[in-house]
Amino acid sequence: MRVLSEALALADERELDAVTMAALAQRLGVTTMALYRHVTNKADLLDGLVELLLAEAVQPAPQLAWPERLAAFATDLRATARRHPSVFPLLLERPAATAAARQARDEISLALADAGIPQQDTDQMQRLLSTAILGFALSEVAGRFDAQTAPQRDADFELLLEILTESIQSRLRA
Amino acid sequence: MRVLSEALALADERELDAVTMAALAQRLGVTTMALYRHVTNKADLLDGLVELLLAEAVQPAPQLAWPERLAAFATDLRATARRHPSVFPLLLERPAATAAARQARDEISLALADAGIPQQDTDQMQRLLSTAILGFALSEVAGRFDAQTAPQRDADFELLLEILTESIQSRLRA
DNA sequence: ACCTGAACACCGTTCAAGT
DNA sequence: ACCTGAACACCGTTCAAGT
Repeated sequence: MRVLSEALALADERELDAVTMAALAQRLGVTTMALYRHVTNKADLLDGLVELLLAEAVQPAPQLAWPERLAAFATDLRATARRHPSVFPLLLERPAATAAARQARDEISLALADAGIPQQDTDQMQRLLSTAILGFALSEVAGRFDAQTAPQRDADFELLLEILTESIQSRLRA
Repeated sequence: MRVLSEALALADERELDAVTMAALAQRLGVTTMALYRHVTNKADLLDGLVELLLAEAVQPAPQLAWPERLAAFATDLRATARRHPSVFPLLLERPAATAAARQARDEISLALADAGIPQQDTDQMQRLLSTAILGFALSEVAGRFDAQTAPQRDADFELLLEILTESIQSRLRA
């Protein structure tokens, strides 16, 4: 939907606070009130933005071994966060029960199943892994790691992946 | 400061959006404009709220073995999140360079040093651990785990601690 | 030192009316 | 079906003026 993609562009160019009904309408060359035909209210607009972000973040993954699949998922999510730093935080704050959110969970669960994690444990592990990855990506775009250099943040991300992979492997031996 | 503690109480009783300069002033029995004597603007007010939260979350820890010290830190942080669910998300979004933030980092670094992590690695590990714990606490209060029962979320939290502890131990053997 | 009145520019939202 | 004008209640903030 044009309204949503323009809202995302506006958020990227300025910041989330700049995404005002009036500013968005002006960008679309239309009056503020016209927006309420396409979106029921502002909360709905923000939900749409989150959905757009999720759809962009979760790529249909190719055939990969599970550690690479997990790394690809995390890398894609991190890249999306950096592309849309002002909208990304919304992702952690709005419980996503949408199709794209389910696809993200499935992607991790698939990696866990490939690794050989018992089916009764995959949901729990999936929640912990996705939370750790989301937390890292959010921290980075929110400026929590601004004291670190870019290469240092990359090294942190690599270590995160290493720890997550190890934690899966140790659950296989148990 | 009375202004900050009342703002926190207001956020707890209603929600963050309800913390408006007018509503806060009314609660203090004073006019809106009087607030600008105690706080330079609303952003400053929110920063003060974050600081208040951090101070509450980070308790001066007793003498504990490192796994218990780490667990105590995480448990305290999680409890603070649940006590102030609407303000807590701000903690991830405002890079905290304050005294309380430093104390939180030191608490984890101390546990890592006790565990025997080489000094050159503690900062990096500390960032990853605190990010995972913050991510969990934020997810929980933001409703990302609403599909899970309370006992299930508790079990998730225990597993998180277990994984983090394991990741420290595996770095000792390396 | 602390508080107030009046004023400003800007929010989101509704609703009847227009094409 | 889609857009607009006018209006509403509510934001944060400034500034001169009061005690």
